[in-house]
Amino acid sequence: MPTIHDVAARAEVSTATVSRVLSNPEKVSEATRRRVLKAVDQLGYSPNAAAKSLRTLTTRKLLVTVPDIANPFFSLIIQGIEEAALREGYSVMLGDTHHDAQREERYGEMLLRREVDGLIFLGHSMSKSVSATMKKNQLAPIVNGCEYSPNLGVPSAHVDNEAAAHEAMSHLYGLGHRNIGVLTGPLASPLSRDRLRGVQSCARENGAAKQVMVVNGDFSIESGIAGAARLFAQQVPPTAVFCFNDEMAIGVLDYASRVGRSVPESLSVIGFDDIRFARYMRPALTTISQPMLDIGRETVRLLLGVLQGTVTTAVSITLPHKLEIRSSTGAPPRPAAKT
Amino acid sequence: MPTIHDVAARAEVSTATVSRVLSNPEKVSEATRRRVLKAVDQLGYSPNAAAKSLRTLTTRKLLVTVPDIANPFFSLIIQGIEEAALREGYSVMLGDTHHDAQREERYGEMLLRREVDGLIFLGHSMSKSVSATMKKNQLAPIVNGCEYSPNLGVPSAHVDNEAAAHEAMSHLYGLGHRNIGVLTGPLASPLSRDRLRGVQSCARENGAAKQVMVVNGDFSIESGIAGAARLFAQQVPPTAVFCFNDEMAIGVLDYASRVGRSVPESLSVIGFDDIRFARYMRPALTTISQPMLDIGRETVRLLLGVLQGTVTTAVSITLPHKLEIRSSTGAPPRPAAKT
DNA sequence: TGGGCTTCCGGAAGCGTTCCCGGACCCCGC
DNA sequence: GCGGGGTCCGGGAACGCTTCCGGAAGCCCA
Repeated sequence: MPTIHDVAARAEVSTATVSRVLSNPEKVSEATRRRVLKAVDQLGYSPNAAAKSLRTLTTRKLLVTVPDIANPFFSLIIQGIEEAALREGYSVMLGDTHHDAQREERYGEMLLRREVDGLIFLGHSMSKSVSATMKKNQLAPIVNGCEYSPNLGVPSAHVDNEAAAHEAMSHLYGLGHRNIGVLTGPLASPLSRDRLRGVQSCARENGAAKQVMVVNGDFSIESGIAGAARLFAQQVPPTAVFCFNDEMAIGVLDYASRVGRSVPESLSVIGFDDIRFARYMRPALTTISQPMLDIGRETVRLLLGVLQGTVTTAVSITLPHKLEIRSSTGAPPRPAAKT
Repeated sequence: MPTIHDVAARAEVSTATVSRVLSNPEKVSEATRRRVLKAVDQLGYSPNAAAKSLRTLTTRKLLVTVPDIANPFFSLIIQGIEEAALREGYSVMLGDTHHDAQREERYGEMLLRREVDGLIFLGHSMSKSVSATMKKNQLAPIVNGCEYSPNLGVPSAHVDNEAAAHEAMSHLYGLGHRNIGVLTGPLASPLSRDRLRGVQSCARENGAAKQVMVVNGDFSIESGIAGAARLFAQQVPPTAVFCFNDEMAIGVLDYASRVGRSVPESLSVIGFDDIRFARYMRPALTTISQPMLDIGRETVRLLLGVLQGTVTTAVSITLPHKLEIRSSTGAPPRPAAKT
């Protein structure tokens, strides 16, 4: 593997010149530049990243941690991140935390070791120790995607979860539903709490605060199935259920079809995220769509901003969501049982 | 950010000793070790990755390139890779190539720059120049997942695509179908060609070689829809279609429901991969399941093998697949039109 | 012709590690 | 008491690059 010295020798220049040709071509004369480039080419030289990084204290790598990379919601965000990062000359490292604190720590450490220039974490949890160490005096190169938690003190890009949840519920009430089941994500996450707030305010406005039944899920299809089972076991089962993500909604759909409740005739289901498969469910899933690619792009814009010093406070970017009405929601089977 | 010198100073030892404590603790006395560890702790020191990498010529990073990270098939493989890599102390970098040669080149270069120790590429395409440069004399630290292409000369982990496709077709013929449509992936990939070979051999064995209608897709849902449209426009439309992945099958399902062909009564559909959503389609998708996590794990095992010199030839690991019969396949509507 | 400015290039330090080599010290047995 | 062996530790070079600084050369204009 050739080094810069080999190139310098072959081109009969100093290593300084080779370095210049490669990173500040305009500072070297046409003739030498050509000579150097030719040598680079002949030797198949490419600069050693570690040496460069050691010298410049920069890696041009971004770390993205995510609770579950197999979730299509996250993988689309990652795609947006990757695309935006590449465009700016950064490459991305990926960490799947499974919501495991130890893994979060481990990935967080990569920032301290300077293995990466910055960190984007999707979901709510991040390594405590790392953020503590980092933000000694100023904003650490850490941003969040999807959630908004002002007390974390990191910039983030996300939709207005409270408003979106309000909208989803409003759709259901508008259709005539009174007894609505809600399948949340883990309540540890601000995202779930924000959405729950939207749910409750909407319920109050519709004078139906008592009739919402809240069940906790964990965003998996399986927990959607389990949640549906719990909801349907109530003495007054809901005529509609609002799930905090599409996968749980898929679980509910599955459960409903297995127990013979047709959707939307006897049960309405609404999801959240609008993953790619939502519209291909039968019935097609009504859901709140999030601009995943944009969330991804926006997080890298923020991160590069703090890296360059143009972002100096924990700004929070709100991206637009949209209620996507498809076929899984409709009027309740008959006038609601109670007022 | 403290360096090894700071630690050495505080612990009143040399940097050599600090280094030893951190990587060969047994070579240093109990007392000093404790002193050093205490200093490390107090300073919050963590070794600079670039410096270490420069010195040791190793990064403990693996690069994974994938044609489309938003595809659940790939994201599960990636999850397997990430898990296995982490267990061995490696972290993973991710590159989404979109099948774009330029991007492939760019990611491939990371190997040359020694930004990563090895490369796992999913799908069929890899940077030519890179592989050329690398394998001067011995096996390059490059392995493949999903495909098997002996002429590439890299180790790989995959299912027996030919046999699996044969099995899928066999299932359809067994059900009584004669006119079968096949929706392939890009024929540039050996994977598609392997499966096509399985399709054709099975068709011949059933004396129906002439009745298979092959249409090319690109593994997207949209191309599944388009492919279905072409298939149904034939003068003798197929009574069953075999798609080379589940997403295209989902597209076919969608098209069928829109044109009022019920599945499986009037059309059978079979997919490939068994992505997580396949079983939640309505009707639930019959498909060939692949062990995605294992494919991922196996590729890192192979890669670490060549890194350690225990894998010295382009071995090819075949993992088991399984025909998953669900509700999207059934007998054809009536005795086939022609023999 | 000569002085100052610009352009282009080379020398060399330094980034933070690892690890080879050798020195100091201790212990033990003769 | 002394040599041999073992254990611990420190000095310092090396990894491959970037960049500061200064020198050489060329140019222009007075």
